Amino acid sequence: MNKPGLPQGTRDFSAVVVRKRNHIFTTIRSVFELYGFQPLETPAMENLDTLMGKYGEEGDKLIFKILNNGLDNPAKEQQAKEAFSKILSGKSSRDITERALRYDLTIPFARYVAMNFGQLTLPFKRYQVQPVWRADRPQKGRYREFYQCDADVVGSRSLLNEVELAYIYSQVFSKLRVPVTIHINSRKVLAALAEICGGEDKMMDITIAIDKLDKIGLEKVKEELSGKGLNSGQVAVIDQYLSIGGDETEKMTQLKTLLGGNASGLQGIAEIQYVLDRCRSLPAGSRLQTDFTLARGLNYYTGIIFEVKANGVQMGSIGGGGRYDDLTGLFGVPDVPGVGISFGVDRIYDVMEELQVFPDDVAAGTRVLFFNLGQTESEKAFALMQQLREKQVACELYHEQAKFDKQFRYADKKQIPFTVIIGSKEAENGTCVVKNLASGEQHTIAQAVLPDFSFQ
RNA sequence: GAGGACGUAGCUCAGUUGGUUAGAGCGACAGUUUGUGGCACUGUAGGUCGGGGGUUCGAAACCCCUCGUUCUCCCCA
Repeated sequence: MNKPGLPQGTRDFSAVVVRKRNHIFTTIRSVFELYGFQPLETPAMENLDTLMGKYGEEGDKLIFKILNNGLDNPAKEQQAKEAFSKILSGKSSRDITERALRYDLTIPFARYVAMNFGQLTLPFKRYQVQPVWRADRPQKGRYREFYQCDADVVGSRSLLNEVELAYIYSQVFSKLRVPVTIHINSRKVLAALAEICGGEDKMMDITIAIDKLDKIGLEKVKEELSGKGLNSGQVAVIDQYLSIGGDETEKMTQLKTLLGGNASGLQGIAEIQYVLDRCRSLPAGSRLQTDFTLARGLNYYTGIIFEVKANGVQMGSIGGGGRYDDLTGLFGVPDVPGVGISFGVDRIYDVMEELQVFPDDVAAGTRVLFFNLGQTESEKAFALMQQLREKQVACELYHEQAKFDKQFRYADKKQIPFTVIIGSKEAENGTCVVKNLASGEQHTIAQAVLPDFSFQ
């Protein structure tokens, strides 16, 4: 017998972890609902065509493909062999694989919007909390199966959406008791910078280089830019751009000086200013600030971009998002703009562990353990237990008659805070003993009033 | 896709230049005379030393291959 194991990069979640994760999920969901977003769920698998070509060349390689069934059908042996040789030469073949696990939630959402465009009330606001799969090599904080929590608005160009999304971030993290800073920038500002420094076609290179700033440092970024063909004057402009500092007013002034001559730049600056002005009263614990070094790796963003970092914790971003144009164009429905955000649950979990901000009652399981002290005793206990369950109190009856020692230890191990003891004496005179395991206090009360006992 | 580190009991790990029957702590289970737990004491179970091959009189240890885990880079959440 081989030892059982898990596929690389996947995890089991035990009770305590599931409860803590659910606390994060339900908090996020409740805030999404509060802002008028509706839930959407899509299948774990999509047609391969839907996913291929949407995430760049690297992304295609990281999609988990599903082997077709029936490949062993003798009648189709020749076809299967030809298809497989196509696979060997690096192309995918519909005769071998025509479905794949979803890689993110955005493309399935775009597919859904395109398929149902006629029926949707615009602007369409949906949220989605589901696992996604990537055939990436796992490493610290990175898995092959992980959850994404996305909220998107499509069919609206209004910047009010950006403002609301910033408030959602703020409200969620306030509820989770995680102090955060929401960084914002605009792809239009970055586009303007690219136009000034070597043209639009350099935008990708510049974006990627800037995105690495906090990882590799200013000098390395400049080196990388020179390597991509920017001359020293152009690198100097980017150096100047990355050095913008001071309070928000000063930063915006410097940005205007640098990029104000560019139409795209002006627009980006105006949009950032709008969001800044309308996010003055974010819930306590979070702040919004411009960060012109923010770039975001994904290339479909076109307007405001966000990234959220926990204050005082050494950890990458715990959320990100931004505005995109024409997400559904790939699926035949052009001109549908949108803006969305995403929460990184696994990192949020780690941050909350580090800050120790999970509420104590998150781990609450069984509240009361009924001792099993014999046939007739346990029958009484069972009947009483059912009454408590009716009152929404989580109970268990010990599974067999056993010594006190054993039953107490079971309660200890499962961190059950109360026991109810009904032995022969109690069974006879209609009472029961309620014991608080933490304090050791115990009371004898009538069985009739047990259902009204508050196990606090 | 490239490169490092590590695989010994359920868990965390010892294990001397290669040398008897591979150990500890924690955990599990049982007991310390069946109505009050956490402690303590005693005992029991649990290992093809990741797998395969090689070197050797002798391998957990040395060599090769393989599988797995983990970390870094690329990319991302």
